[in-house]
Amino acid sequence: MYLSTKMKITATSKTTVRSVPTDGDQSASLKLWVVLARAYAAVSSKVDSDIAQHDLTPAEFGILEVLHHKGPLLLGEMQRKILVTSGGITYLVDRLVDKGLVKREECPNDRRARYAVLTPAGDALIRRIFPHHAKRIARIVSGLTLRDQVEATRLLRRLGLAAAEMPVD
Amino acid sequence: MYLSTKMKITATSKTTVRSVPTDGDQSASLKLWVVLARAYAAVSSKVDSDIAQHDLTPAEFGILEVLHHKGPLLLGEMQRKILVTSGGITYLVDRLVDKGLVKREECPNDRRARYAVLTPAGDALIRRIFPHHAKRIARIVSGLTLRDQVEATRLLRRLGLAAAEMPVD
DNA sequence: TCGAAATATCTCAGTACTTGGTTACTTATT
DNA sequence: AATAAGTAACCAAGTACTGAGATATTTCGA
Repeated sequence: MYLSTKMKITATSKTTVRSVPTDGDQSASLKLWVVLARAYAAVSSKVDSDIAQHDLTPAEFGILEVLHHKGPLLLGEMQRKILVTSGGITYLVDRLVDKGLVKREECPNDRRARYAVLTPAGDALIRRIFPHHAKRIARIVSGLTLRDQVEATRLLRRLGLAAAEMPVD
Repeated sequence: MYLSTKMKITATSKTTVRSVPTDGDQSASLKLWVVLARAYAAVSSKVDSDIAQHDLTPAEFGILEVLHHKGPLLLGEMQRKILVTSGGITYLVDRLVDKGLVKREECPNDRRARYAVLTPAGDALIRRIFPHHAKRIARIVSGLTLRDQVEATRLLRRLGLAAAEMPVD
């Protein structure tokens, strides 16, 4: 039972267990963490390979998507949504500006801040990509019935919210 | 509904939906992908910050862990389990060798291959860290009852296996 | 058994970030 | 009103990888 962040999915994982028996509750939580990491790795590798075909990183795609759904956003707002550092958002937006997909605009209320705005090219790109992207995701998660997708969503939402607020640090 | 790989968890995500209505099934699968990514990000950020306190990256920890559970392994076997490239596994093992936690050994059957083996220091480290690590994971996922953890594990396992084998590419 | 294809690891340049610190501006305190 | 504290974005340096080969060895087919 390995818990690395990214794990190969193998249907048959014949384990020559060597040691470290863990008690009951812990083994349930460890298993959950392992399958969560594996499921995420499996799904995201497919999703990312799709995104990569349009010459976008997952984070770049995330920015286009959030701008598409929310309209112009301050860099700091995007940073919080995309979960990168402040240096990271500068770098990401720079790259998208270089590609001509996004532009920066001043914020009238706060002269420190900048908005990121989709250019027409950026808007056209995300509009073109998104439907295909959504279909592909539907395909990737189709191993679960609709009912089970809804159930999994419910459980994962609760897990994510609780984990985010858990004061372990 | 943003689908970037890493997403901030916010309890209240009041969406000023601007556009792009998606049909029924797609919205279920998109939601699933979003909460999967968010749950993974929330859990892994807590887990990783723990690992970082021992001066290990998640991938380094994964190697120590798999060696601890399985004993000596060929680099290629580890590569498949940890899901890094061949260059990546070389780099990772190099770093662990530099830290004195792992050593390379020749493979008698195949002179191209190398085993990675825990040194006594590496073995001591993972034995010392692992129990605390397991307890922390139990805490992080404790937002779900034991019953729900088992249910989530079942669904995620099915999702991961199906996604891994889905021929989208 | 010979050569071609496959496999295991390594090398090296490049990339997508993070970390830590700086500057410019804004808000809060007195 | 002046100063301290906080915040937004940016910058430079560092890191943990990836990707595309290169090399050494093994395996497979004719």
